[in-house]
Amino acid sequence: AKLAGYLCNPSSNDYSVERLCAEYAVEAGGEFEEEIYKNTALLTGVCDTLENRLGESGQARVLTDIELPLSTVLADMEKTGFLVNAEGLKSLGEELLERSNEIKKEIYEIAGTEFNVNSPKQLGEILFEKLNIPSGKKTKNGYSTSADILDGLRYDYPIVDKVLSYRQLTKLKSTYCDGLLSAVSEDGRIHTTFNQTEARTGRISSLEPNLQNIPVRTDEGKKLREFFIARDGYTLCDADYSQIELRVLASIADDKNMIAAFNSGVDIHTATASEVFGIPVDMVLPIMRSRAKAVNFGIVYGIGAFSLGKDIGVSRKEAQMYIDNYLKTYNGVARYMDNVIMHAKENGFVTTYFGRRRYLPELSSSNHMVRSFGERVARNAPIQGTAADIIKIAMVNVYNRLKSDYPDSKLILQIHDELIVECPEKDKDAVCRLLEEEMQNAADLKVTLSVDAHSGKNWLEAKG
DNA sequence: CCTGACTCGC
DNA sequence: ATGCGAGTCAGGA
Repeated sequence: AKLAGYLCNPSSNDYSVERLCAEYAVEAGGEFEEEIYKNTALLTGVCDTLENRLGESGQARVLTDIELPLSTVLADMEKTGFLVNAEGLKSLGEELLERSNEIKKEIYEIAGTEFNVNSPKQLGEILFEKLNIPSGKKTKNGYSTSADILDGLRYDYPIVDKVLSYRQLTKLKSTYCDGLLSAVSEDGRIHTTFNQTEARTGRISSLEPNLQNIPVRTDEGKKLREFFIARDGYTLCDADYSQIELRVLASIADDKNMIAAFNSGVDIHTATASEVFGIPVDMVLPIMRSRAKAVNFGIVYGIGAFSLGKDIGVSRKEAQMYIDNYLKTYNGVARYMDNVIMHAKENGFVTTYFGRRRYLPELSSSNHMVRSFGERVARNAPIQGTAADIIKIAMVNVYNRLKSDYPDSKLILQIHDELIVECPEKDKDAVCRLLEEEMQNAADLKVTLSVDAHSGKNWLEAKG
């Protein structure tokens, strides 16, 4: 009933039977001697109603073919858990604490006073008032001290550089070393909880602890992944989709140029730069690729010229030019973006390739900001949601094949476009091939899905 | 106990 | 004024 309620309205935050009965006007008729009989009648009634609603909205198979089988897979993944090297986490935590304390002292020296560096309020006063560092006043309570503001100042002001380092180290220590250590069970493994009814696009989320946001971007953060390991005699296989959201976009927008770009085998951001700037692939400079990449990401999120400009450090005008050229190059995408909003305004919802819905009451708001948000969501939700559907289908298929062919191998984690399996060492190559095959074949799109799989004794190594 | 600010992931 | 999440800390109710 909970999963059916989620599909009927993924924007709700309460799928209790009480709440579902109220929302779908289900009442239990007649007299009941005991509470449990009444509750059973209510549950039966609300299931019937939800099933009808799903049939009417074309989501019956999303429930029966995706979410219900997936719930078994997720339960198994939670129960299995991910083995960690707790000793390693502990000693890294101690090292980080020492280093952050050193940096904290240096910050106090430059500031000429001791204060709580973790307090944005106190930090803002020190940096922008006491030390007169130029600021952009931003938040409603005072100065913004966020990384994108401080980044521009770090080379001119050593204290700013130290604050950023301090933040990085304390984040790793408190959220990851301490946070993960406190979540290690008696079996030495971390058992996350997957929430299947939280994300409005159809993604799953991970909590207590969140294993979907373990650091990977910085060298400092990457070290943590060495502590996520396979048990003795076993190996980790890690497989991830390459550019799944852009491939989904190319396919559902039926954009001939973007499809051709993917089929050419050239890196998609380089191919995009080549198209947008009208130059051969081998003339694309790193800066061009990086801007094309930012536009590719921005398009998926429904970005505007203002934010894109800020993101890549160019004027709003120049950013608008990039977007215009992009939409001229990929005119199927431009057409799709217009159509999806038109459809959403007419019907009040958008759908994924597999029929998952998201309702968008924001589109009829009189508030321009709310309405614009609704339009960005209308552009993004079918893309993000279709990618979520695809990996869910892959997970069910991988699970079933592992169960029958490699029963000692277990799916242990999903991170939106990535799956991790713990398998006997001898099976690692076969399991990598199995992952690639099932992930690639989870959906038949107009662009082939590309998957890379690697294996290793720890997560960092298995990333390849 | 809640909200805002911040930072981590895709 | 770029989509979807979660955890930690500060600060105030």
